[in-house]
Amino acid sequence: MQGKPMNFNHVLGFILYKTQRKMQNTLHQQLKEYDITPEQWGMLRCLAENEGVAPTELAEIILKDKPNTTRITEKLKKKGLVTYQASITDKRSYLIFITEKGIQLLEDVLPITMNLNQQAVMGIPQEKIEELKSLLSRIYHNL
Amino acid sequence: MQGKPMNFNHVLGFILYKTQRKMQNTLHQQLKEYDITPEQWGMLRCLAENEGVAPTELAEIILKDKPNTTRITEKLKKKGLVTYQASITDKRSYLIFITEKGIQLLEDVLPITMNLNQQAVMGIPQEKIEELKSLLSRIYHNL
DNA sequence: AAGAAAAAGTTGTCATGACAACAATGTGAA
DNA sequence: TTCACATTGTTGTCATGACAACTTTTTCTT
Repeated sequence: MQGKPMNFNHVLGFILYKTQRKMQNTLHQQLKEYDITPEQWGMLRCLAENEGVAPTELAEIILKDKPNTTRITEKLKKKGLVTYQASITDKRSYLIFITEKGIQLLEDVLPITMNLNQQAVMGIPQEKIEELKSLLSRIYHNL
Repeated sequence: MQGKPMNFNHVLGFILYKTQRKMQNTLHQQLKEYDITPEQWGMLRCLAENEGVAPTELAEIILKDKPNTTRITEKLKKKGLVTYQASITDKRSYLIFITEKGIQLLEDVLPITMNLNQQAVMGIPQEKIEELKSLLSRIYHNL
């Protein structure tokens, strides 16, 4: 027995897709004036929370692959938001640090990201939001 | 008053991002043997539900912009999964139809997509899934 | 009817994601 | 110690997404 496929608009994957993209796109537009993309901002946030990580470690934290991690941190370095420091224990590697300028940018941008989050969950009770996060994480781990 | 930013792992946007990507990536791998990407598959599904739509209309349905819609349908056309038909009323436009081959592909792939969905929501009661979809849609419309 | 404005599709650019392949370096087993 | 193997980071390719600019055609205004 093979169930009839439901209308594509009601497929979980599509709802997930469109919501994620809308959220990222909204952030993208609001971050434009700071010359930073949502991905770069996320990377920077991770680097604020994890000082002096190596690319591989950073990639695991932010769930991007290594090539993309390298490319994004490279852009951050060009913008002076992070600096590299050679690793003492491994000649192949290096450590990435957020700079003062990077920290300042995160502070400047904080209201935007907080407002976006508030707007996104407007009218949804806190416990529903927690449940939403929990369900999404459950799906993540199911796969 | 400015709240302290929570750990990035607990930011809704990041949870949404990583779950969406995981789901799409899983589908991506399982569709490989059919030489089709998740986006192309989604497009094809839309075309199965909406016969003879123009690119602009299709773009609105699938929530992609027009350039991307054009490029993806172009790939589908090259693979013989859709055909174009000149529009009678508008010389600028054309209509897109799914072919027999396209319909067959969707049928072949149906078990994969259904299994993926089942696996994703494993252990989550149906009403929670509906609530999840509803909350995601709510966020979408909030933005 | 004529010109301006809007709409449809296309092309080009940059950023990201998935992925394969590669060079340089480290590690571990014999 | 030495050599196979693993690890680290990089480069290249293709698909997608956001976006701007452009051509052709249609529509609207006057």
